Amino acid sequence: MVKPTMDDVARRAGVSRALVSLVMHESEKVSDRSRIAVLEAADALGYRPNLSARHLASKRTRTFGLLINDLHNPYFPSVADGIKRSADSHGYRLLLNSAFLNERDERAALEGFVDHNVDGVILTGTKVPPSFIEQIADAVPVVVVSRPMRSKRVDTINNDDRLGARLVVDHLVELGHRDICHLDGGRGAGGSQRRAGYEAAMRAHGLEPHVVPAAFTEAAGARAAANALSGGRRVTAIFAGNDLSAVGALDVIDDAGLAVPGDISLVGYDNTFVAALRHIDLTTVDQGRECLGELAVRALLERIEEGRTVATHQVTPPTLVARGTTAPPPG
Amino acid sequence: MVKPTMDDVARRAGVSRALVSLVMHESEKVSDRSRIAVLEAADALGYRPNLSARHLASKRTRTFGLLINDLHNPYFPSVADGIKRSADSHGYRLLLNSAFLNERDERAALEGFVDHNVDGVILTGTKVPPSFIEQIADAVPVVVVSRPMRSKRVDTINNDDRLGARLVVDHLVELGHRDICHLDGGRGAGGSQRRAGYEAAMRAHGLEPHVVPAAFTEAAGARAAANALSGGRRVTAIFAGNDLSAVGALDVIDDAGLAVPGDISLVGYDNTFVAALRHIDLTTVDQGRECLGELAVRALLERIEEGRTVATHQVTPPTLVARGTTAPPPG
DNA sequence: CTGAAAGCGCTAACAT
DNA sequence: ATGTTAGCGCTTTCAG
Repeated sequence: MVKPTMDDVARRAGVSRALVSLVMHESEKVSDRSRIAVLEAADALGYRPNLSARHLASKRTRTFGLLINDLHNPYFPSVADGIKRSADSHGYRLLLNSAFLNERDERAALEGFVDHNVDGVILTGTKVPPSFIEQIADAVPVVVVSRPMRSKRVDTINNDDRLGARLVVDHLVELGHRDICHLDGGRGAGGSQRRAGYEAAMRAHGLEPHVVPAAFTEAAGARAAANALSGGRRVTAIFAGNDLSAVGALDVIDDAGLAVPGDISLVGYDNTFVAALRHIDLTTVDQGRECLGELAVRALLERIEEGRTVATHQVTPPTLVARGTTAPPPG
Repeated sequence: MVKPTMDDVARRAGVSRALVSLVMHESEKVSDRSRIAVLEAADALGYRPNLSARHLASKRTRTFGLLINDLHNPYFPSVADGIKRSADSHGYRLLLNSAFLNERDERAALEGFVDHNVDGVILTGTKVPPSFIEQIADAVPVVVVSRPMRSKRVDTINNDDRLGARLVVDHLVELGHRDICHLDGGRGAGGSQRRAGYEAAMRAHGLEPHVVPAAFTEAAGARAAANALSGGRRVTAIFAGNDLSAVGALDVIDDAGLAVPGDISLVGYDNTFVAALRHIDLTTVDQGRECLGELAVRALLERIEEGRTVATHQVTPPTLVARGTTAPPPG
């Protein structure tokens, strides 16, 4: 079961190795006769080009490294989906890697991408420090999705998280809420922007911001909601940093015997499938995530194939998705 | 910013290339003096071994290909988690790939693994035909997780889905249900086993099986539940093939104005985080998924490092997790 | 313990 | 249109 090489194919087809290479790359300048001979030989032998050899010889891999921070957050698979579709359509394959929330693994994964000589790297929702990302960007084009960072070397694609947060606050204020608490996202993707947007919007309405530290997981949302409810300060609405922390909060609100939205309104962010479940029916913000992937791939291609060197920072507009967890405050 | 090669390091350290190679592999037979010189030179230059070159020269990649069918189903990230942890601890890296439910992409991904010369392949919840999997297994050790298949060449690690299904039926019968309908999983991971287990258990209780075709997604669960409810046949309990289809069913039951579990009991499978949400609180079956990953990696290692050649088929025991969606039937 | 040398399988000029 | 010929960066005998 030793794998046939290009030489085997060439010999069998009665041509040179270079010609086989041309055929494998669908070059135009090969006679039909040779092409067919090569294709038949390759087929008969079950030949498949060895990628390591190809990459070594060509310096191009037509591969993007995609690093996803947290596969458990349904938001990320969605953007990965868009990225994959887009990469596919441009003839690039993906090296997917997930760090499962661990920063050390993230660094290792990124270095692995470089070692593999990928042509580009897409980071989504990762926590490695910007300085490290820029270091990677010295070796290969990098685009960071869902994490704002101003950099001269790294491209970014982001939802306008500040605006999204403002939409949420406006929505709640319009319903009559004044005591709106925010469970923030810590260092999670877009967390600080959402927080800033929340604070600005609250002040714009003449309201005092009320931020409870959290993170983009269910468990963190639950803890933070518990803190918020027991904090002595009145709360009629909770704006969680993402859907996952919102459902965590939901559990705690349930346990406290409070009704949603009767006693308390709740909003998430990301519009994941969890928010859409009728049983949850969570008001949330949609990032238009499918398009993020398309933009990310395009950014990489511009650097690779068109030689762009100045960083681009793109922002997409969020939309509020009002569902059943928001209503006017009690009383 | 051209990457330094082993030659650069060797020159700078004043040694030969072979010695650098030895140092990079932490070989014992290098003098401390040389080792330090090499390490310092490598560090100063920012040297990182080129993986393509290494793989090409060595025929081993210390890499496993992991193919996940559907990243949107929260069950899979969990098993991926276990696999990653386990691979890490054995010094293997992972090439993760997801097909997002598409069979053509699955085949391409598997072929990509082979082209990359991975040392082993782990499939979870995939739909490619067994014959294709066996073909891949000719080139590299393969272990299939969460999909039973009897094969002489391919290892499998499975939860005992038949038993899991029986636990569900027993639980419902014990509560007094007799009209238990099953939304099956089609070709999804473990689908046919769960269905078979359901049918056998029903018959064992002297009950007539009632299977509605579905798949392991929310949308399919919703459609199937709608069919089940409008089918003319009495239904007091629904056993969905997995948690995702169960929440899809839940939406439909809600919409029909029926109460869970008052009017109808509902059970899922997989014990994903969605089932655990207090708002959902779904009775389900836990597969002990973390341990599946460990077993999968071990199976691969046995073939790679210990030369095992006969297939192993391991089965882990499921446990019922009774929550709030099951209760005695109405009346 | 260290160095020399022969590839691994493929690509990409350069010839013809 | 097709063949020749250098490498790509590393591993791995094999000598010394």
